[in-house]
Amino acid sequence: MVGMTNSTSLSPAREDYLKALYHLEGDSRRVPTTELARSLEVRKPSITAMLRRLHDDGLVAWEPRGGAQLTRRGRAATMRVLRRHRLVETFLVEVLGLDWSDVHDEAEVLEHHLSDRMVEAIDRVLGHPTEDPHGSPIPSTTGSLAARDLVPLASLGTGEAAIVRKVDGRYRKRLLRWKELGLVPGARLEMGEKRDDEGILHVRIDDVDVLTGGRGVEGIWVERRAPAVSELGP
Amino acid sequence: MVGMTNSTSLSPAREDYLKALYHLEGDSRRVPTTELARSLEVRKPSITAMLRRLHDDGLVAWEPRGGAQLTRRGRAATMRVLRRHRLVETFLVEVLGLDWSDVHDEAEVLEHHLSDRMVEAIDRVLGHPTEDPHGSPIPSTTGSLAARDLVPLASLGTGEAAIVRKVDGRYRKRLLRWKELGLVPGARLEMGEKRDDEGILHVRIDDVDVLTGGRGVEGIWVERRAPAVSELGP
DNA sequence: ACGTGGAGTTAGTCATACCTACCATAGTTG
DNA sequence: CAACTATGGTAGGTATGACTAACTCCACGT
Repeated sequence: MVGMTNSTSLSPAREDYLKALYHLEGDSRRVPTTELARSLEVRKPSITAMLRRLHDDGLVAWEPRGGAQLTRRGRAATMRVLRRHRLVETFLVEVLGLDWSDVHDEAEVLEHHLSDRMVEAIDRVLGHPTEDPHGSPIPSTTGSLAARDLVPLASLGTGEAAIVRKVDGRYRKRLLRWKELGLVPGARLEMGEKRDDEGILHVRIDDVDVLTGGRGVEGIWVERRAPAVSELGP
Repeated sequence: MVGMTNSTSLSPAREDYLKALYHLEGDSRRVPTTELARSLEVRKPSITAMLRRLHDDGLVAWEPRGGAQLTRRGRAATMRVLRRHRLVETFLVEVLGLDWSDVHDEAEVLEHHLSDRMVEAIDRVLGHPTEDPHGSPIPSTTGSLAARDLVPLASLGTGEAAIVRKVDGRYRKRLLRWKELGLVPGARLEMGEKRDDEGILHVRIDDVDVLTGGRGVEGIWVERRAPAVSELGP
């Protein structure tokens, strides 16, 4: 029983599969085995085996060669993991003073080993936050998630203004660069010149012009807003 | 790699065996298989198998039928676990506001899953404490442990005065009762009348006389001190 | 219609950490 | 001294969750 962890007690491996599925299925598509294998860095037969187990548990809809999708129960279980993960990240930054760009890996481990009692204590100490340090919404105890209307930064047209709402926490190096550039949740920016053919774009943050390859901002999600006043001149 | 945890990365099971061995061997004796089995609530063949693995790892001195004992390296590894455990307990009480009597089980899980970076962050936030909430000393980063001269409460003679220094955190119910009685680390007390034949003893705490069976104070460790002044009258 | 390549599965291993059933050694006692 | 008992081991089995090797399925191109 070494792996025993939280109330409903799925193994860490099972929880990781559910999370991967959640992130990959996006707006309700069936996720192919190979994609899960790539995302989890595990060989394909391992995926097949685990999907069968999760199917038997009633957490995932799956048939041989048919792809996989979370069931209602699977989605609920995923929300519990996500809540733990995001509360832990917030906690590590706010209370333990760890760096924004460091906390993802820690949370990746801890999310599987916190009791409900601890999670709620953390939530209480933090004052029931609604977003984690990367800007992702924290699911409620009931598993509901605040819906938002986010688009990838690179999809903005020249002159469009937006607020950074979420950055992908998975890649430490990128996080560090973004942080230097001021590309953090809450930052206001405006898209400058785009050269789609070359994959190069200019972004204005706090009146500083930043040049970057489109690849370099993959994982930054923004919310569109009315363009800056200066752009509306006579 | 699901079980991957902290820097040196022993599995949770291995760390639990080391801890049990540490607690049982006391002042350097060889611990029999059966005792470990009882303490870990695991069958004897599992103990034999694990001792062999730990022996192969160079953490435990063991030969068939010879009992087991931590090596120097095993002891060092144990100190790292103990440090994590006790810092976590302190943290749960001081920062998360969990109850004194609740934290042991949480810490039992978390001690296996905290990175060095997190442990040191916790240590920093707590201001480098030297004792956990149950009064046990917290090993330093180098693995050294403050030595103290503790005796079981029940070993005091009538009239002897002492300070509670440590309570065994493993049994929630006892902890709760001790807490009610004021038998917490730091409490000053004096042994009253003892009836060893009946296993009954009286303890005076804050001038209140508490009657208890000797069994009921197993796990309370005290430091002897000069008897109270009132006892030295003309 | 047919062959090929990639996606997905089956089959069989391995490591960890547990278990039960049974065997061996040794120490105490009639 | 033989028998009984406690202690400690061996053998063999289970569950997870990963792996490689090898097969099947099917869509697509010719």
